Amino acid sequence: MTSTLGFAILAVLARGERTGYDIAAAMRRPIAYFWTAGHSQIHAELQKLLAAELVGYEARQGPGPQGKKVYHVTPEGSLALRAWVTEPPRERPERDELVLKTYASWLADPDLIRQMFTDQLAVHEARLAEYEREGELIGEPPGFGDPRFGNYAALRCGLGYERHRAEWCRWMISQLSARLNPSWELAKPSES
Amino acid sequence: MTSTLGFAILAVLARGERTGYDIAAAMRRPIAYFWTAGHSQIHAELQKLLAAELVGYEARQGPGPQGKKVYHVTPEGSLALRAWVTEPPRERPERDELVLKTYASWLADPDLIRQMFTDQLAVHEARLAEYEREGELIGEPPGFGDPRFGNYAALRCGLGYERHRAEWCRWMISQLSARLNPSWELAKPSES
DNA sequence: AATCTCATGTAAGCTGTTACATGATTTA
DNA sequence: TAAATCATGTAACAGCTTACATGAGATT
Repeated sequence: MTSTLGFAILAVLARGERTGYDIAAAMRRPIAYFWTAGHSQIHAELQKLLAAELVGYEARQGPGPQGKKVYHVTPEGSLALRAWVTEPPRERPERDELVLKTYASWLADPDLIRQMFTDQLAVHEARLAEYEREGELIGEPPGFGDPRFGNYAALRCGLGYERHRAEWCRWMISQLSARLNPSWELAKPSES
Repeated sequence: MTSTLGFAILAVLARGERTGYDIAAAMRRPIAYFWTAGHSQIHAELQKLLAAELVGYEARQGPGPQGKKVYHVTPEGSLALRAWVTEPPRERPERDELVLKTYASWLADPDLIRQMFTDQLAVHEARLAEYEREGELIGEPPGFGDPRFGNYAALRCGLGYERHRAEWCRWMISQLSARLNPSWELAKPSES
């Protein structure tokens, strides 16, 4: 009934009360490395969660025309979240534009494709470095019951994903270089 | 202007003329491992591509109330596709329900989570085995200009992705087992 | 005769993005 | 006093899913 976004919000609120603005700020860059949402989406969803009584709020004075609302998870919300967590994830179809481009890459200029993958590799290497820094901040694996276990486990997935991506980019670049410069192989006398 | 789906369709048609039904059949299970679409979406998009003169069709007699339409890429369509391929991919935000669940997993019963990851691991291992079989069918790397290069490169991405996923699942399961059974470590006298 | 596959389309609804709209509080 | 940040919402649109609708040809 409640959408995945609703549970994403509950997952954030389960770590402590927040305003809609706070949640939106957290989800602007992906929460758990793999979920984003805009503020307009979040305010709308909070109203649905409120109607379903999975969250409540306390009005406080603050900036803005309407003051601010500090949201928290209700006992029902906590139950719903707990139940959702262990339900098998409904798989939403993967859609990846870069792989689609790759599928059609045989039509295009290999030089331009190599450039595209070089750029892409830089993105993944930068993210990888960032994730590794975040990993060092967490330090040793937190235990269950500790919210930071969630962060840590999600980070692990992010690290693996970026490594896989970077590796694929490097493979593509090597393929493209090898084909573009067949002389490269001959210029190196060390290879069999 | 044309949507990504439009280019996905062009990428399929670039390999040979197809009916809308054929394209839908191909995209029901992900094309290039990372793009899906339903038939209703495809018929609608084909009409847009037709209006933009990126594809054309030949009406032929066949089953169904309206006969069948065999689509092909026009020269303009081919140019548009070629140009799109090397444009930097606009990154659509990653959304992954399993990682989101993981982020909230500290709230739930570790036993149930371990089960969820065991199931998930089986899915990835099955896909991995399937992809490996497909890789053997392709044989040695096709060269540029060969449409099969696209398939091969996309398959490489799929393989890497499934391996990364399977590895992460295994890591999660090991984390959960270690925490659930602290006696496990003590029962094995070989470890330091 | 019934069922499956081939074949094309429309409509309703949900999710997500972008733009519009307002205004108080804090900082430079 | 000007700008950035905090704060909440609405509206229009694009993309995708699900259900509805029809019917010919091939197979069982």
